[in-house]
Amino acid sequence: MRMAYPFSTIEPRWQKYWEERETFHSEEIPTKPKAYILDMYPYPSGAGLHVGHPEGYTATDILSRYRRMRGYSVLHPMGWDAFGLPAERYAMQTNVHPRITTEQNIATFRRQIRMLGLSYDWSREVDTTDPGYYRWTQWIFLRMYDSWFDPRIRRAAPIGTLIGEFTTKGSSGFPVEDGFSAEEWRAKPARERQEILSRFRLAYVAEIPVNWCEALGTVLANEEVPEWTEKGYTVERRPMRQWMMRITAYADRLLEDSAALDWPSSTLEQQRNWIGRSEGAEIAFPLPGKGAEIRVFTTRPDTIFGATYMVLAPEHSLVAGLTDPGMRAAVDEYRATSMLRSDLERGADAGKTGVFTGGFATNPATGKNIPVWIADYVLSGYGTGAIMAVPAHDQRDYDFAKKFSLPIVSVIRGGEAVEGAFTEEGVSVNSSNAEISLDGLGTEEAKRVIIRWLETKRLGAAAVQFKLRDWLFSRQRYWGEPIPIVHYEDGTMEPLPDSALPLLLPDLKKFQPSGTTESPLALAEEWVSVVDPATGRRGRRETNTMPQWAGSCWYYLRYISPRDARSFCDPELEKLWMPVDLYVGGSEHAVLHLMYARFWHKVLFDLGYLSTKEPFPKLRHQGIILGEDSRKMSKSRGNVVNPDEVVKLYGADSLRLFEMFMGPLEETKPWSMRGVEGVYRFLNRVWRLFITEDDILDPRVQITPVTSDLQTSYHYSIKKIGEDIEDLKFNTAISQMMIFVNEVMKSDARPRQILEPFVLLLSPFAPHIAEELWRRLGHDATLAYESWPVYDPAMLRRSSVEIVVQVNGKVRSRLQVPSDTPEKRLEELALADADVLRHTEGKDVLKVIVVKNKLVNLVVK
RNA sequence: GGGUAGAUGGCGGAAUUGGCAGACGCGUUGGACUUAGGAUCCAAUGGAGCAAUCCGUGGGGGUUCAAGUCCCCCUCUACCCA
Repeated sequence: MRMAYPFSTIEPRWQKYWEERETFHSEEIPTKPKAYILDMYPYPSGAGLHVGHPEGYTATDILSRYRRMRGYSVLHPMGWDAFGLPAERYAMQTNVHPRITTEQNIATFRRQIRMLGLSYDWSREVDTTDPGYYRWTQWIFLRMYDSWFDPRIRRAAPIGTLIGEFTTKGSSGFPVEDGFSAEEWRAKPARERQEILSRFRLAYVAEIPVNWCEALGTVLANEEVPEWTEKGYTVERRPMRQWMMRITAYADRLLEDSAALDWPSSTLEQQRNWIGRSEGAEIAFPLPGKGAEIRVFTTRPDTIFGATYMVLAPEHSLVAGLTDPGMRAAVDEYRATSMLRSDLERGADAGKTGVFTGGFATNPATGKNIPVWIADYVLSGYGTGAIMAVPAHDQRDYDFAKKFSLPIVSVIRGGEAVEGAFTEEGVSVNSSNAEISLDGLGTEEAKRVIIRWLETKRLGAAAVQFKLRDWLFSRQRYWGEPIPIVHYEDGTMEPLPDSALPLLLPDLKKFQPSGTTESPLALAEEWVSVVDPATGRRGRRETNTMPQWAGSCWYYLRYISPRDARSFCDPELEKLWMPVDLYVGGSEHAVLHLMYARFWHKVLFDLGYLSTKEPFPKLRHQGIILGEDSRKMSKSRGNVVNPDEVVKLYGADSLRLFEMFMGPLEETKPWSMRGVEGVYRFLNRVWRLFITEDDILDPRVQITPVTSDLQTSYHYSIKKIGEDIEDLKFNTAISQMMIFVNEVMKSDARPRQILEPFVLLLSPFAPHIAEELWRRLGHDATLAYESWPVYDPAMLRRSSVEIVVQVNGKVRSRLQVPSDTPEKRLEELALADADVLRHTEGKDVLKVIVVKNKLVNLVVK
């Protein structure tokens, strides 16, 4: 019986070697061309590593190892996104401190990741829950708090510059509702000044409607709502004071700069949709007799003549003033029910519910008074919270008009003939008044004309609208970064000085909800109450914590100078290492993480802390790995594959190799234990190429003449494997290694001059077995920094090639000829070929196509 | 409804500028070695046919000497967004 190769002794041995020698410790300052190769760091869950994790990690590991061998200074770090709800939930049930669970989970993840032989520089490991790390998360938060976005230069600037302008010039030139002079500003009480500044800060507090779940004692993100309502929890819309990040200020730049990113097109598209830039007009509809107006945003101002009614969000501030006394009860009831509905629900049955307020507004184009309704498919947070309804040309408005028997007036030619709304562009009709006519104009032209008219009448203007909302930044949770702000009894708030960071989480004994809308931190009385040492004022700490995204917004920067106590990221090193050359992670982060990280990066860039405007110029996703049954892996289906198990049975090298051999990196693909066995067999064949059954180096492994075909195959392998690694096409690189090994196996010779470099080609994929063979070939040191083999282009040419001969496009014969046989000669040979003659006999050869070294096609009739 | 990516043997997947469809692996079949084989090695393996040959890349058209690849129309699947 043949022994399988001893992976279970080899693998731990080399892992120990790499660790003890710090083989993958990267230089602090790159001395060679640099490559920053980054994985999305994991949330260390209690479930441990999943076979999905090693897919991306192996891909970046192969590239990292390859780059080192190609003479690059490589930065390849790993860390932990360790704040998060699961550890806190567990603490609520068991009172085990999240710190303890988190440490245990990290230990498991670290052990499992190390077991895969990934070449991380562990000295750079970061943990978002480490005070030495979140000190800087808090520090960045304070920079956001201390900054505003100056639209004139389209950049963030310190808030001091804005205060300076207010102090010297007042509010002129700024969109402040109640404008003020410099003197008035200076005379304002601190609290009022603070309130005005909060409308500009990048991190600010606002009263906004959120999804509040009383039973859970927390605010839920929109996408979390269905999960909990299905379980019977009540989630209500409730205005609450929340920390927000003014990401909307960066909407344009996030959009513009995305054009230059080498990212999957689907991800770019998702970001574009999320930002949702649309061009249109903002139009005022006067409220007769009220001295007020309803402002709406529309992308189709050309259809204004078809606006037969208006709809306000139930929360709109004008609703109360518009509502006719007779309608008040119905309106109030409707407002109360819509409060309980999520944005998702409200959008889902758009056009189906609503209430007439009894009030009217004037359509500025037609001059007619049109009814004003409220309906919750209009969201207060989007646009102006009000719409002009054009039922003939908008499906939701159409449904609504049908349901409530409101008039439908078609203003685009072809509209009348259509069942339902005609939402296409077209030629305007029925669209004129005494001053202006859109009739006969195409949509684009009509938009321009009507906007110009509205502008001259001071009733509207061209406007750009974004779907992107400001980022809800506070969470009513314990296990997150405390927000370093103190609220004083006089109603003002103040940031902690940088010197007071990190603001540590207090130790809690119990992890129950606070019973109010605050986080469990509110229960830590001693921690919460503060006295300002300078003035003696009493205050309370902010009890909200940051969302999990916060730590992951900048971890890639911390890796650059992970223990730096002076700055979040050393500016000199940042210039040398950034940007990230390749970022690999799951597509589930296509929008949020990647958008938030880009946003923080741009702010830090604006403030002069960074040299690059984008963090991740090149991004790739790894696909999802399904169970053997081609369904999503899940405990309940019993199809979860545990990496520990695979490593135990076949070794880490086989796991790595199979994960890469399954198919293209980004594709969704099913797991297959048989497939693992296949690559395991391949590694055994490689082993036997070098090592005999007596466990010694095969004496045949020596310099010996190599046939020209094998020579060609060897050089082609170097070319193919190198190019495929560069393109992240690991599956075809592995198949080329298999082809090469099969060819060597066929002969009895073991030519050392090609087998030894082959070990180097294999090493990024299966580093343990490669190191072991390298050692047994007589080398003392690791192969991690050996030069990648070089191929000779002249050796890629085979001495003879097979030429396919087709007659009318069908293969009829094959010719074995010397490489580069001239076209003329190929034609002669083809025409004389016996098999070909059988198909050309008695016919005329009309045309001969010859492709050198490939084929001859005879067109006959 | 919108966006993006796809559809190739029994399965995972390969296929430069359009140039031998099915590389490589799994599985299957036959054989060798063996007390044994679920190890290893050798051979075969898209379908039909004794064969010549014909048919084959989701479906239908088209361009071309030549189409998985380019163009038009359609169907279905996955993911994301509403």
